[in-house]
Amino acid sequence: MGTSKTENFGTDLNELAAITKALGHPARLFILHHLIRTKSCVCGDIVEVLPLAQATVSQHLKALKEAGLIEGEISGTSVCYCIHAENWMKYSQWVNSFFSQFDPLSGKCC
Amino acid sequence: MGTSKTENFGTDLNELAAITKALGHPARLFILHHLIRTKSCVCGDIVEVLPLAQATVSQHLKALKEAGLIEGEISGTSVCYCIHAENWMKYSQWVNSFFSQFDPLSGKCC
DNA sequence: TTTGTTTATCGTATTTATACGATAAATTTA
DNA sequence: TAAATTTATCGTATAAATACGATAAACAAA
Repeated sequence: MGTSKTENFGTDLNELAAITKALGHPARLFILHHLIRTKSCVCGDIVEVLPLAQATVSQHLKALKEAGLIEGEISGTSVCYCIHAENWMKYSQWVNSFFSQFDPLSGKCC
Repeated sequence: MGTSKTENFGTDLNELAAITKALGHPARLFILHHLIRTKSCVCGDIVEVLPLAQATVSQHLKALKEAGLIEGEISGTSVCYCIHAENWMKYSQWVNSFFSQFDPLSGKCC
């Protein structure tokens, strides 16, 4: 991509965009959904469930981790990834607030 | 980017990812916020408010339109962009449902 | 120690995204 | 009709994202 001029839109929108960007790929949504729905949070288990190479899954996990959506805990040779509960609720609120700004009853603008 | 294997994750996650992807850029969030907060929905007004070239803004508007987040109505030589009310509420629900799948009281998985 | 297991990272090829200037297309105005 | 206005699109340069194989790193097990 080109240089996204992220410095010009305010901190709030930049942070929100970082979250929605991390959510903007089906594989990452699938991983999150998997972590929530099942108890298999070990990296290897996730790799088995996805039609992607281990390296690719690891990259997606890294992206989710950097966005604060998940956290990883090392357990021997394996790593257990979980939803970052605190951030999850915070982000949920942020996204919900963004959508809620719009009032559907306000009528069309033009 | 590489070929995102979007064919393997189910229709729902693909559709949701398309929406969050469109929301994954601060300029586009800014545009949406602007459309909601002000009454200036004309393309030219948006260009003036953003630190981006007209062509770039037009591209972002196209992305938002293709995602179904906004709709454009031609009015003379100018175009008025508005939030797509129906889709907006639907998408809001989708995103909210996705976040709500996680129960913060369920405890850590490991 | 040696071997095996698991995950992260490196290197890299490819595709997409972002951005801009220039220009086309459509409508308004003079 | 001619000129001005507004927006979309084209062409293009650059950067980031996606994906993979190969390999390193860390730990467990033999």
